[in-house]
Amino acid sequence: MKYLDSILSTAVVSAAKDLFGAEPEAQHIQLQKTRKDFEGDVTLVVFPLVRLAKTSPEKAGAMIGDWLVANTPEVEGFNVVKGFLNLVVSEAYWKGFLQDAFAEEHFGYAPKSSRGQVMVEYSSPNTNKPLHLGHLRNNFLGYSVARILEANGHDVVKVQIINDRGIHICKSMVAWVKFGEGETPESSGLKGDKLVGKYYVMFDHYYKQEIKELIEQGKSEEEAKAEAPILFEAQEMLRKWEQKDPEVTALWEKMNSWVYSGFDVTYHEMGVSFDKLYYESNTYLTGKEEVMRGVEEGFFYKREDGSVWVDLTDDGLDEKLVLRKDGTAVYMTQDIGTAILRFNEFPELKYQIYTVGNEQEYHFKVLFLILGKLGFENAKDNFHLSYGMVELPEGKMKSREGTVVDADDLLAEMAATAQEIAEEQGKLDGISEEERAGLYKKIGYGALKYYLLKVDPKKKMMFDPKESIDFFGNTGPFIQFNYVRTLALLRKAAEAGVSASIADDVEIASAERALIRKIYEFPSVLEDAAKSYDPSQIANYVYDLVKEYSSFYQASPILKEENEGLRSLRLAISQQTGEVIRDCMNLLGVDMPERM
RNA sequence: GGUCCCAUAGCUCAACUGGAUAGAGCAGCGCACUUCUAAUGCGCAGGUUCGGGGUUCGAGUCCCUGUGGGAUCGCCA
Repeated sequence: MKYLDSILSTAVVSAAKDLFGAEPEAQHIQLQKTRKDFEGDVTLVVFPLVRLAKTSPEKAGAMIGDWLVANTPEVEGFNVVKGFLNLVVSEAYWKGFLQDAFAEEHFGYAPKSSRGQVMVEYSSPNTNKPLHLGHLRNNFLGYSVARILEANGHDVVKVQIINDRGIHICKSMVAWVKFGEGETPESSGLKGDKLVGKYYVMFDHYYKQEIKELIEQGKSEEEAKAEAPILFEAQEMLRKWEQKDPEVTALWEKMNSWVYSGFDVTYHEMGVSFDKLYYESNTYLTGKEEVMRGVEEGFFYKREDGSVWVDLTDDGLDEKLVLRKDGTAVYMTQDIGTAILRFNEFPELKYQIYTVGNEQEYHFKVLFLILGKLGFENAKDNFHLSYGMVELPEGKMKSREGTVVDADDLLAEMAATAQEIAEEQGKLDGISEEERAGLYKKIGYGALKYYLLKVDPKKKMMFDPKESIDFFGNTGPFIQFNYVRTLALLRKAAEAGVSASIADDVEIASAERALIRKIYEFPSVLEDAAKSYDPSQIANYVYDLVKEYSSFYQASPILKEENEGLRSLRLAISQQTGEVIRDCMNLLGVDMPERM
C-alpha cells in the first residue's frame, strides 16, 4: 500500500513524537491491509510501539487512533482490537485515488526506462530435440519476468543462448547420414525440430543395440558404452566439426537450420520473442580466451595434465574444471564467454538474469564467482532465476519412457479443448470462422500459461493435464471471461450513452470500496513481483481481483442501476478493473479476447 | 556420505517475508438463471501447517533436532 503507506507512516511518526515524546524506528511502523472480518482499510500493528508508549497496546492504539483522526484528513475513524489499530480511510481519499488511477493509461507501471537496463535469458534449448513442457514453463516464466521488469521501469534485453554445438547435435547428424536417405522437412512433412529429434532418438536406439551386442560378446557394460562404434562415429563427427571440416560444417548448418525453423513456429505459437540470440558456437572461443587470460592473471591454474581449474574453496565451494586437458571447452567455459560477450556488447547492462532449472544452482553460483574474479563487478548482481521441475501425475518426464509432453502437441490440444467447450456451450455462435480460430488459441494458450505461472517459480509443480485444461475456478479463462464482461458493459454503455465517471457526490458502498481497495494494491504487487522475479504474485493478485469483481458483478446492477451517479461510478470501477486485469494478464504473456 | 531445497484441507496451490480466527480452486453436498455474457454467484463441510524441542508480546514463517521426499557433488549440458 504505497501512497497511503507514506502518508500514514509519516503521520504515525508525528503522532508518536507528540504522544510519547520519542521517534519510532521505521521498521517498527508496520502497516498492513485490514483483514476482512474487521472494519477498516489499513491496520497499524501497535505491539512494536508499546515500548515507546509505556502503556498497554490497546491504550496506545486508541491514543494514536484519536491523534490520526484529529490530524490526518485521510483517516476518518478507527477501532482497536487487541494490539491492532484498524483505520478507516476517508471516502474522499478513495475517490481521489480512483480518479487518479482512471486517468492513467497503465495504472501502477513505473515510468519507462527509469531503472536501468537488465538482460533476461530464457529458453536456451539444445538443438537436438523439440521443445517440451519443461521449456514451456521456462519460456513463459522468462518472458513474463521480462515484461514485469519492463513495467517496473527497466529496459529489458531478452536473449537466449542456443546450444548448437557439441556431441548431442553430432549424434543426430550421424544417424541422419546413416539412415536418413536424404530426408528433409519438406520431403517428410515433419517440422524441422521434430525431424532432427527423430534421428536423435534413432541414434539412441542404435547405440543401445550396439551396447547390448557388445555385452553379449563379453564386454562389461561400461566398456560397451564407451566402445560402441556409432558413438565413435559421433565423436569423430565432433572432432571434424571442431576442425571446421567443410562437409561436416555444411551438414551441421543444414540440420541446425531445420531445428531453428521448427523452433520459430513454436516460439510464435507460445507468444514469446527475443531481442538477440547467442550461439554457443560463437561464444565458446571467447570463453577459452578468457580462461587463458585468467591463467595468466593467476585466477586459474593449470594442472600437470594441462587441464585448467579454479579454486573456490575460500568461497565455501570446491575446485572446478574450466578447461579440459585437451584444451576443449566445457559448459562452464562457454558460459563464461557468453556472459562476458554480453557485458561487452551492452555496456549499460546492470546485470543478467538466467532462467534455468534449479538443478543448475551450483553451476551458476560458480559462474558468478568466476565472473567476479575475472573483473566483471556487475556479475555479483547476476541472478539465477531458478525454477522447479514440472512433474506429471505419473512422475517425472522421461524421454526413455516416452512420457515427455511435447510443446506443440500440448498447445494444439489446449486450443482444441477450448474449441470443444465453446461449441458445446454455443458461446461463439455469432463470430466468424477465422476469428474463432484465434479465440480458441487465446483461451487455450491462456489457460496453459496461467496454469504454469500461477505457482511460485521456485517450487516444483504438478502438471495435471485435466486440471490445466479446466476453465473454471482459478484459471486463465475465468479471468479472461470477467475481462470480457467489462468490455461488454462498456460497449453497451456506449450504445446507451452512459459514461463512466466519478462524481463527487456519489456514495461509495462496501461492494465498491472492496474493489477499489483491491485495485489500489496493484502497484505494490507489481513492485514485489519485479523484486522477487515472481509472476505468480501477479497471477494470484489478478485472480483475487477478478473474484472480487465477479462477486460485485453478480450482486450489483451496473447499467441497470437507476441512480445516474452510482451507475457511472460502477461503470468506471468496472472499466478500471478491466484495465488492471488486462495489464496483469499481459504481464503474464496472456493475450486477452474481446468476447468469448 | 557432504552441501542445498521442499513438506500446509482428500487433490493442486495461497498466506503481503514474524502479526489477528491459516485462505482459494478442484472434488463432495445444498441454493440461485425470462443473464448488464451462469465459462457465474451464494452457502455447508473439510486443518495437531510432517513429529519433537526452542527463541518472544506473537511462529505455517526464525533456530535446533528427528522423519520422509527431491536436487547436486562428471574432463555431461
